[in-house]
Amino acid sequence: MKITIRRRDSGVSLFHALSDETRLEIMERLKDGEQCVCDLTDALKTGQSRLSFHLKVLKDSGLITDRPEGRWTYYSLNAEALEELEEVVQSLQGSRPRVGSSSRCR
Amino acid sequence: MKITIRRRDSGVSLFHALSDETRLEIMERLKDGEQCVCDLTDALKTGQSRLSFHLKVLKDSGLITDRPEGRWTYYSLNAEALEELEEVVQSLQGSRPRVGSSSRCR
DNA sequence: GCATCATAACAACAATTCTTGATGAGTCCA
DNA sequence: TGGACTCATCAAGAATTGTTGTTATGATGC
Repeated sequence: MKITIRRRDSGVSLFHALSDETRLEIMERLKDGEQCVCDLTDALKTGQSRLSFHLKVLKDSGLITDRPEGRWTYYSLNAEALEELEEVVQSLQGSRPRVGSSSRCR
Repeated sequence: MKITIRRRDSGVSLFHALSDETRLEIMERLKDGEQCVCDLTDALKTGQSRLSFHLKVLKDSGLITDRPEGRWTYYSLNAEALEELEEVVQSLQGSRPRVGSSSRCR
């Protein structure tokens, strides 16, 4: 019995992690597969420490994972977190707005 | 031919709008249908000006729309923006990581 | 008109997040 | 062992975002 209780903060941390241009760009890059920091530094044309900061935010949110190997660290997307993200988004749409339920203010 | 060119900031503003507990709570409330500010103020037990601020962020992102009527303003979810959000999320998952494509750092 | 209510907008301050440069911990190889 | 390299972390300041109290606007009803 998996104890993977999905007790998140209902998605806030996922949304926050994606609420930045640079981080979204990183995600975009990782769609093509695992990348090491040096690749990303080149691709995004940005400072190493800045990139490292954003990678940490993404990693902390669970959206990406790292795999240190020798002196390199490879990052890749975490499918599980992306699924969770999709669930949250679907829960936002997946509802029939009760017609005529407009609360009446008097 | 619709000119609805979806030229957004690739989702950053959508994610940003949802990256806050209060705003996510607002979205949650609006799933049940249109609500006026007074309802939300009661429900979220928060100050009017704070709520107004967050409603504006959500509105600016396009996730919700407002409908002023008399002295009340009713807010509701914008299905179109939610769809767009889902598309962005799906584009993040919907990709087969090129196996063995791990860039090799030398 | 005048008082009252719902809400938006503003201003000042607080809190958080981002950037940049410096430092340090591991790794690799001669 | 020492130097070059990759990357994480930290500190300080800049920038952005959120909060709170106050004021402005427009609707309602006497």
